[in-house]
Amino acid sequence: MDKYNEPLDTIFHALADPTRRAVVQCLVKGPAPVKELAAPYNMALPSFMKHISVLEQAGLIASQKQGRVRTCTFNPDKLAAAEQWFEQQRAIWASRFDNLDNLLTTLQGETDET
Amino acid sequence: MDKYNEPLDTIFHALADPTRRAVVQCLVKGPAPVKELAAPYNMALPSFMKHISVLEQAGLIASQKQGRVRTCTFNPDKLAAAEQWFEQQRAIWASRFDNLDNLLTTLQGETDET
DNA sequence: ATTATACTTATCCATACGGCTAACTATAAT
DNA sequence: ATTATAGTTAGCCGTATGGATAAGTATAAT
Repeated sequence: MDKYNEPLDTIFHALADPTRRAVVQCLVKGPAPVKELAAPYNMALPSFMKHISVLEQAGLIASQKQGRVRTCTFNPDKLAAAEQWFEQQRAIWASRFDNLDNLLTTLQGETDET
Repeated sequence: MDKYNEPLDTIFHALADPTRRAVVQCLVKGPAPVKELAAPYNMALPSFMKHISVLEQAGLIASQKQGRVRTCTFNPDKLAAAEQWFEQQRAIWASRFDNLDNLLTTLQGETDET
């Protein structure tokens, strides 16, 4: 059964790793070649390349080879897609008190809310 | 080596699964018992409970047992923490053109930007 | 007192993940 | 022409993940 069929699956999975988040955090500042991105990590290149592939397949970054150097660039679209999901949840959460029934039900369990 | 030491690791990993995202999406509307949350999924209860545990250990939800029923509630703090990471990246990405050097460097590769 | 409900605990299983090394390819650099 | 650089390809390995079943526990319902 095809896991990661939904885009959000791949995106969140890609971001669930500290190395990969750091790579994104580096690429939002501007494009960079793989070698440069890999430098800070005490990791074999093939291992690092897997992270790059995961990010690329998630659509969070793109890459192109020129000569023997592969340069990676950040792609803002997919990050925005993930952010949207958060906004959705926050919107629903914020609208909890829209009707009185919800309010009363909720207040039975909690007293400290923003 | 302790993976998932950083909160964001656990949070994003928790959200990388469609079932777990759906549970969150359900709980933002209000608290619900495990049985009710599990109903839509054709999944054995122990399997489903694992998802609940993952969400709870990530801090995205909380749960308490009353009688034989365990009721789950959404916790907005951790979701906000994750959202912050996105905002950070977006901020850095938006400030790419702050100095001319970056602008010129970047324009070499791209021509269509928002 | 018995039975049904709502989990819980304990295993088990196949696959995915994150790391590695070794060997290969292709492009600079000398 | 040789050598160094920057990836790439192909395996291997231990652990984690997402699912399952089977049996147990504690609480409500009858």
